[in-house]
Amino acid sequence: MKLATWNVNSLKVRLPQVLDWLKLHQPDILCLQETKLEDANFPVPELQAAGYQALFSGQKTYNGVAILSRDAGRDALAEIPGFIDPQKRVLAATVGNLRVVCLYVPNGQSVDSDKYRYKLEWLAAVTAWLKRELAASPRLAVVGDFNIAPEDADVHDPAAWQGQVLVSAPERKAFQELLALGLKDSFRLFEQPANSFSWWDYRMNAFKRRMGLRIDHILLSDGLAPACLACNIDPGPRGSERPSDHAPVIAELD
DNA sequence: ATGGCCTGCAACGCAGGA
Repeated sequence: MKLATWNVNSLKVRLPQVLDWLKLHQPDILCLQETKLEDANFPVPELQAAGYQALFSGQKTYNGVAILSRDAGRDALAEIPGFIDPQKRVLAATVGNLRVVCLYVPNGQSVDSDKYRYKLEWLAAVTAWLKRELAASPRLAVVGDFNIAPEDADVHDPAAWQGQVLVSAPERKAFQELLALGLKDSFRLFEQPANSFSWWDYRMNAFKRRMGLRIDHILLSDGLAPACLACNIDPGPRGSERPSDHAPVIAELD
């Protein structure tokens, strides 16, 4: 089965691309971030016509997450338990025998900002929650836009990015603490080309110049990781007309 | 050369992204 994640930066703008991509890749599950849609405006009929059920948690203008799946998701949860947050950034659901958690981790803006402090608090709360999810669901996938490049290999110019938001030591530590719960970065289970990124700035022709970061991830529980046959980033949509600044990431599970 | 682009909202510029 195929499990994918994609920060679409507005599902309203990107719906035609998402429908094309679903048709081409036929994933069993596609998690979306930055849908930027209130739930009442979610394109349920269009996705249903394409053969996908949808669970979603959105708000006006910002954030918003969704889980599209061939088989209906159940036991949905759209909050980090005990963490009061008006921002719609998490959605968990069970699809078949898989527990899926879709995350849109806060960006953090800059390391000296309130948004950065919120990012670290948010990550701590997610980590505490996922520890319990893992205990309850050994077959767990945690996917989404993590807004963290875990290693220098995930950064086009590590020297220029040194200490900046998305690569700073506290963020990378938070990412490692997530892995320490018993999760694997599926992309790194396999040999990968150098300069594999999932996000490129809209400015400066960054995509064509291969100036990107790998910040979108598919983490698999230790119980699930052995079933992973492949993990790849699909840069195709990033090169199309009016692209999202993020590329989809796809894992193939046995 | 510290900007540059894109989206949504509501307005004719702003916040936010990363």
